Amino acid sequence: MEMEESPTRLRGKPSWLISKASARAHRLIGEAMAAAGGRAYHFAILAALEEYGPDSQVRIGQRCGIDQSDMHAMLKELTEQGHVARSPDPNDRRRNLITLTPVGRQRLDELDATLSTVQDNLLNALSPAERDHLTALLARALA
Amino acid sequence: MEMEESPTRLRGKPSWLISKASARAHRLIGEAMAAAGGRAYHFAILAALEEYGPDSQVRIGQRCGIDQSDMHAMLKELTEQGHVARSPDPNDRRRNLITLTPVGRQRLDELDATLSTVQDNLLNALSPAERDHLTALLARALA
DNA sequence: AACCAACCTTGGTACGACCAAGATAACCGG
DNA sequence: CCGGTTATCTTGGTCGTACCAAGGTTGGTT
Repeated sequence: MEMEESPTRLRGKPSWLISKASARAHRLIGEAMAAAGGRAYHFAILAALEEYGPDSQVRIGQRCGIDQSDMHAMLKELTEQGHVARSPDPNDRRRNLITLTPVGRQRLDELDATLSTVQDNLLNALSPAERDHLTALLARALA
Repeated sequence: MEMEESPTRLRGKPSWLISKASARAHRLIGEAMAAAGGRAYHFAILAALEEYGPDSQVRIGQRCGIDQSDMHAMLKELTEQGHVARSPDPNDRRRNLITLTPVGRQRLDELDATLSTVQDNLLNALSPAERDHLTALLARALA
């Protein structure tokens, strides 16, 4: 991400900056997660399960902003890794009830720690207060 | 981008917010650009040419953070549209000298206007001052 | 019972980011 | 001036994210 002398018109467009920041974050996360054998989506799903309890695939997807199709693939990986269990919902046999396993609960903290160091890496040019401010602004923009 | 009740752990990770903001921006830009028959990369390349003058492919790519391979494809599109001209550099026959055509100069303003309205759409929850702040923070983080 | 809606599954598309190898041309040390 | 190294462009791929559409099953509604 050199961009020593990027065009002024570009630097003025928030969407461009966001896109480039996202690409950089994606790269860092990809490396960190590859080392841990996971993905960013795994963390999101595990976090949703921990906070809201067992749920159906679509609802987890809605909470995390993940498409149904992609949820399916992610859950396949997570079940294979034993971090999540898929069982038919007795109350509604259309649904798969996704539950967090004890190992998955542990995995969540592991991925959280990994991602936290990535944040430091990504935002090392900003002070803690500035990072909070950035986070707040982005959260408001997405709300 | 519902995410009514996204997990707290997720909302606290700047990289997640950046990624989601980028996805949303990508979507809006995709729609706007499809209507205009262009891409975000086109704007970046044209902007670089306007600001720094004719140059080789790789240097433009470095300025914009675009890979060589992708530059090749984008320039193919831009030449076909007549917004850019590719000619061998007489001083260095390895290079293609990329120059902005008059039509391309016009196209740049057109795409700039399109992208500006996308910014408004993307950040309509933020005040102008907040948008500037966000832009500044992102620029610093990427520098 | 019939129709519609919700959920999961499957399989596809598009695009951005990236990587590797080959061809050609320039440069530079000997 | 020759040979090796570097730079540029081209080509052709991979990977991951974000989508979209269709089909099958189950649940709910009328």
